[in-house]
Amino acid sequence: MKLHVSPDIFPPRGHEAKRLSIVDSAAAVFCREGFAGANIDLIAAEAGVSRQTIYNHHGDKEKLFVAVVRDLTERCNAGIFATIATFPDQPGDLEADLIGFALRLNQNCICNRDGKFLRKLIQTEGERYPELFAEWREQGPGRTWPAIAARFARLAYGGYLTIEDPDVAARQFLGLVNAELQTTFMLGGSLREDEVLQSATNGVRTFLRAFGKRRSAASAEKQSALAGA
Amino acid sequence: MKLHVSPDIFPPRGHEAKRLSIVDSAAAVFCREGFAGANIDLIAAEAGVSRQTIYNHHGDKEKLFVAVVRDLTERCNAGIFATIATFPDQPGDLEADLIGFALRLNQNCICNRDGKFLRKLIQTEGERYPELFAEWREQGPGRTWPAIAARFARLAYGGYLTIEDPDVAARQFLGLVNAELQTTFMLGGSLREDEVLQSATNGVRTFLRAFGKRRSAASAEKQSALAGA
DNA sequence: GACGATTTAGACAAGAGTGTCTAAATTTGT
DNA sequence: ACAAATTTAGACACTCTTGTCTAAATCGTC
Repeated sequence: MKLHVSPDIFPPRGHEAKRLSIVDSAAAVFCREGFAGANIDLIAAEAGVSRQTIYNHHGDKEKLFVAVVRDLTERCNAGIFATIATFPDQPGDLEADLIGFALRLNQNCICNRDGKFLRKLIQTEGERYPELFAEWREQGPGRTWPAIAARFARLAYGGYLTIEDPDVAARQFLGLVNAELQTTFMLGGSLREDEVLQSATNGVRTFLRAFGKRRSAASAEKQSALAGA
Repeated sequence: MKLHVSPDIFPPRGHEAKRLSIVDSAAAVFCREGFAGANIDLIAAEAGVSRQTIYNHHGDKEKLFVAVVRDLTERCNAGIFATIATFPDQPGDLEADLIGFALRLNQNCICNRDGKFLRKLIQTEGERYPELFAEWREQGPGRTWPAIAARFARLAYGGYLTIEDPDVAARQFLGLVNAELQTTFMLGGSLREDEVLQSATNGVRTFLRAFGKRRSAASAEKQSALAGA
């Protein structure tokens, strides 16, 4: 296999910059090729670093892989919690606000580079490292789902929604909002922004039909006026 | 790596039986280890067959992989269409019938061995074989989604549902019905039957809150009586 | 500019996996 | 039971990869 690769601009400067570059490139290669197929030489080339440097930093392939997953989990979680902080607790236009939230969640946490990589690594190598991914499960869905559920409970308590089980509602919200992206997710492709918007819009509309308070005549009119989008 | 494996009972008898056994074992190993990590010797051992027989049948590793995916796609599609044929076109109890349908879909097509394997192969190796998986996309979601959408359109036309866009409704139905299984899906784990039932039940209830006709007092009563499940 | 730490290129041994080949054993059809 | 086809075990050449080692080059800092 030839290794003519264009590294990120030019060799990264500084110890920490190299560490970063290595983990980044390793994430990409582990995703593309799987753990077994990932080639340290290729990672080194893509990182713009010599192979020995990788061994200096991380010891061996397995430790490098663990570092990659830990890194991705951390960054993704940070992104998700930052986005949850923007949840519309006192919505003006509930539909528009929820669509905005769903959009931010998708664009910043699920469809971005880190999100795609983490998802793929979990899918492909999850069974090989049970403890590592149990950790992800606790730190990821185990913390983010309840956080989102709590926000929906608050909306229900505030009279904006009619919800029996906030945990179920939260999971269904996520399911609806991504309903039209599943196939693309599976193939790891990139999503156009308008596809994400479309799926979020359709998902939120259905969510509100199920859990929203009965609409007034005025908002029903507005709803159907917008329906052609 | 040691290869003391218990093959399926004892060496399979007959030419066709061997072919079957090879493809089956190959599917399992490709899923567990990824394409690069899959070991022909291991596949041979699990299939209860010598390595040379695999080369006699399939030529090389790549052709074997393609044969595996084609086989899985075909079997899964058959299962899905068989299940779609059981869609409740003239429902007695709409909620119960849709839950039953969702359950059959999940148990027979999505959570079964073939479904899990095919999903994982698409996720892990989809980008390596664009044409192969484009074919899957056309034959799979490209045919099954419209088929399901058509059934929902029929329900709407029959006055059982209020749906604007049957395609959207179909995708959302699938999203809702699997909303609670996503994490387990990602880690490739097996699902207990009651988890699948719970997710299907919750999903169908929400689906009907969004798209069902306004409930009569009687059915509203029944609904809330069942809500404690 | 000089010093210590880090990085680099390249060679290297060891191991693993693919795909081929052979001759012997086994199965299948008749 | 015989002949043809298939399967088997094992050896084999070849390639690729990991991880180590070395000596030279480069970097950061004073």
